[in-house]
Amino acid sequence: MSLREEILNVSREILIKDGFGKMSMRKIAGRCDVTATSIYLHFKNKDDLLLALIEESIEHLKQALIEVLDPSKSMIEQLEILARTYIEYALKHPQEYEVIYMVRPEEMPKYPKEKFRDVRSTYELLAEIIQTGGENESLDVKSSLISAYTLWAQLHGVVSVILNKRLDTRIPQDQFIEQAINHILKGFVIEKTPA
Amino acid sequence: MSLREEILNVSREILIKDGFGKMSMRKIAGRCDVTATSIYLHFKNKDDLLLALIEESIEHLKQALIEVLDPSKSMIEQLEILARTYIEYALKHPQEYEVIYMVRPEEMPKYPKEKFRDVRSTYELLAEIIQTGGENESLDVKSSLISAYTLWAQLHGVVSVILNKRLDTRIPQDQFIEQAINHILKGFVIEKTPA
DNA sequence: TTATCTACTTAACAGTGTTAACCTTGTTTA
DNA sequence: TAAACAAGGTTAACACTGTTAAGTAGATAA
Repeated sequence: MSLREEILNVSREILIKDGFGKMSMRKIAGRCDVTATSIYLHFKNKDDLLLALIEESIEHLKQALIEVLDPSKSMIEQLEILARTYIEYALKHPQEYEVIYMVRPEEMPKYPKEKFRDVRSTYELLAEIIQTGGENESLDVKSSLISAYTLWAQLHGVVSVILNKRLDTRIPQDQFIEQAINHILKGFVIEKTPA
Repeated sequence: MSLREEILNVSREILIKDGFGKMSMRKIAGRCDVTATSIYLHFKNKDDLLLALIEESIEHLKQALIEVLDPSKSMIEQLEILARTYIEYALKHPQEYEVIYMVRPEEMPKYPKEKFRDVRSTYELLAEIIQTGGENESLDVKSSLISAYTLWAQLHGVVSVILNKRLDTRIPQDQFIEQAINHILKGFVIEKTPA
């Protein structure tokens, strides 16, 4: 295994276990039996390393979603499955999920924006599904791309509230998730008989 | 003005202008013409100072929402206004908004959880409105508290995607917001004629 | 053999949060 | 009046942080 890979593995491990704050260059290097400066031979700086981790995390999430796709099902069913999978993945790998939203482009000015564009390819996956649904079934889809982002945003919101421990202790988490999914999906269904 | 207030003002200014990363104890102290250690006479540590800022930010957001309440309007109208106000506030004061979600309780173990409970009082404001709506009008409200959190989560998701610059450049921001609000509100309305 | 390239190291810079110990000042108490 | 005390600040230091410039050992190529 190359040192580059080892750095990625070790830093991911630290990041997931102890969070970003504890992920220091010297600590990573130490666990690779190497000096901190060696990391700079493989990554431009800490942001660069972080970005590599972000890309990996997004890829993992994307894979989790792709695995669950089933074109034989109706679009609304697929959306529900996607929603559940998204939330489930995020709650199962909270630290890894949060990496995705950890950094904003403007805070990494050194970084080419195209890197962040890759990140968006996952949205387009969603967009395709929604678009197809809009054509074939009764989904309320003005612009599939916007709808994809809307869905994504709402899912992220739900996850975010839970992960940030902002949920009231009186509310059972499962019930919250159920109701949220219910609400979110409802937004996509066309009312059969508009008043 | 007491030093404590001055510290709060200065650090908020730095936080809003340069972000959390640039907000260092020595920098804050310097602008107050004081040594860094003096801050520790008024705040337990940096987290404590941050928490004070979080509380202020939440209070601001809460005030913005309260100002816009209008019981003479229908509940669904009120929800729409609240949604718009929430998003508008967040986009107008992005740094301040993000402070609210910056820290998780578990990352501030020194901190009493009751502090974070205060934070939640704003949710309850929303919950009340939704509950009243559920009783009087056709709002789909199983549990008003859960509905409040669901609404909150979805709004935060929308804001989060925009602030994190994750929105596709092909999507006009206004259009995204409109569609998102549309989707979110739809989740609360009871279908008149269920199939 | 000499030169070059690769992968690493050492040493250092400038910055961070935080603490212990000290000093001044004004107020309270004997 | 003298002594004790507390409030609000200071200096110096510790143990970290990301990052860079310069140096070094070892393999490879001319």
